Amino acid sequence: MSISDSPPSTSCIFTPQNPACTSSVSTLSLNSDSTGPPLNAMANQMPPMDGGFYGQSMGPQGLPKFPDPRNMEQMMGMGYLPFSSCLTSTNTEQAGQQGHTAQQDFSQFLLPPPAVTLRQSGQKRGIRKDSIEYRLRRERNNIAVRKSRDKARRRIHLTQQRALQLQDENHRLQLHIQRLSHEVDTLKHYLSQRHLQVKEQDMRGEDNC
Amino acid sequence: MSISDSPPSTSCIFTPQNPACTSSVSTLSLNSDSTGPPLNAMANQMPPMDGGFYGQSMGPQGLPKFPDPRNMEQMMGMGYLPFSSCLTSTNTEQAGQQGHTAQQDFSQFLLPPPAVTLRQSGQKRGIRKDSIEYRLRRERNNIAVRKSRDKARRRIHLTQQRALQLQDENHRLQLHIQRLSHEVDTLKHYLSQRHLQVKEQDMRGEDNC
DNA sequence: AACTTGTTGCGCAATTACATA
DNA sequence: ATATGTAATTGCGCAACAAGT
Repeated sequence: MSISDSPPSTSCIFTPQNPACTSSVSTLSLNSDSTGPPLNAMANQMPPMDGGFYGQSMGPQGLPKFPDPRNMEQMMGMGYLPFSSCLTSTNTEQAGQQGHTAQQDFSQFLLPPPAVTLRQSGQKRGIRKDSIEYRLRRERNNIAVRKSRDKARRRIHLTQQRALQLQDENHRLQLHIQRLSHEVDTLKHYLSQRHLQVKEQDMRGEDNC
Repeated sequence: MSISDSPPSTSCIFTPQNPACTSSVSTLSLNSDSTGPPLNAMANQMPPMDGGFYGQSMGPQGLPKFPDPRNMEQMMGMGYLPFSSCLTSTNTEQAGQQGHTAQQDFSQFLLPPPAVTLRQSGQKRGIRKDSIEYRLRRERNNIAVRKSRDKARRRIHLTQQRALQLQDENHRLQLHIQRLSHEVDTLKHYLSQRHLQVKEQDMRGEDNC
């Protein structure tokens, strides 16, 4: 279902603080539009289990929930960027990896990097990456993530089991049906026999009397 | 149309080398106990869908394949470090994020960091993180990862669908069974009636003659 | 509104599965 | 049978969001 997301993203991984991020290879973004996803509609048909694009990644997330339809873009001929330039992260800490920034910021082209500004936007009430507060948050999130993934794994496993069970059950039911059908046939047969018997007897009775 | 884009992305690809990994905030692990929960054993019975530990992470990976037993270490009383310190990565580049060190490396405590040594182990034939070679590898792997995850998602989705289908089918089969059972009962009833009729006739016949 | 937890895509790195020299 | 390289998997942490309080 969904389609989703798309864009590339990329991040500047290691780039922590080296101011020179500029070096990055630039963006390469192919997608021009920035409007949100109209999202698709089809959720069902999925490519033959192994599409073939995977050109590049896409944006942060943004998908509904389960379905995860990504790829749309590619299907639609959207490009993808390998990885874009850095820039986005604040300079004080090293953004762990990339910084899926919100949407396609052209800031790098439009604005001079007013450190302060960046700081602010990336900050949101004093959340420096080097603060204990930050570490606590991260650690809590990491735990949440592990928990969530475990849950997902269990769910998947459960679903698989259920499918197997159902398959089994199905088989049993089919056998049962077979048996019952057979029984019905047999009974019908007997019945017709009985019918004949009765008829014969009737005849004989008439004869006899 | 579409879909698209969004995110920002960013990335600095080659970001090279700033030496200062040390800055990382150290650990802060909150959990004092490090022993893991005795934890259950087995694969099947899974905790009520929401266990309750998730204390900390564990080593890198290393699990078989599907079952994904993780937690093993915890089960085995392995502690877990919140996130190790930088250390593991070679110093020239800064390991993007954490460094899931293999298993519990105490190296930081035991060995002085012989840069060279680290370099070697982490290197494996000249794979400096700042090399183009490295970036190419990473990029290829990133694509593979995306592909793999897509596949997984599709598989999951498929399994779910299958489960639903089977459930449906099951229902149908059950109804069919109900109908057949009813038919069998009916036929049996008729048959017994017929049986009685025949008997009565026999009696009557004897009477008459 | 502010904060916490839950989800999810992403990239990294360690492994594993395959393929090929 | 073996060394080597690439693709595929998988756990992990990060950041952006969505949900829930």
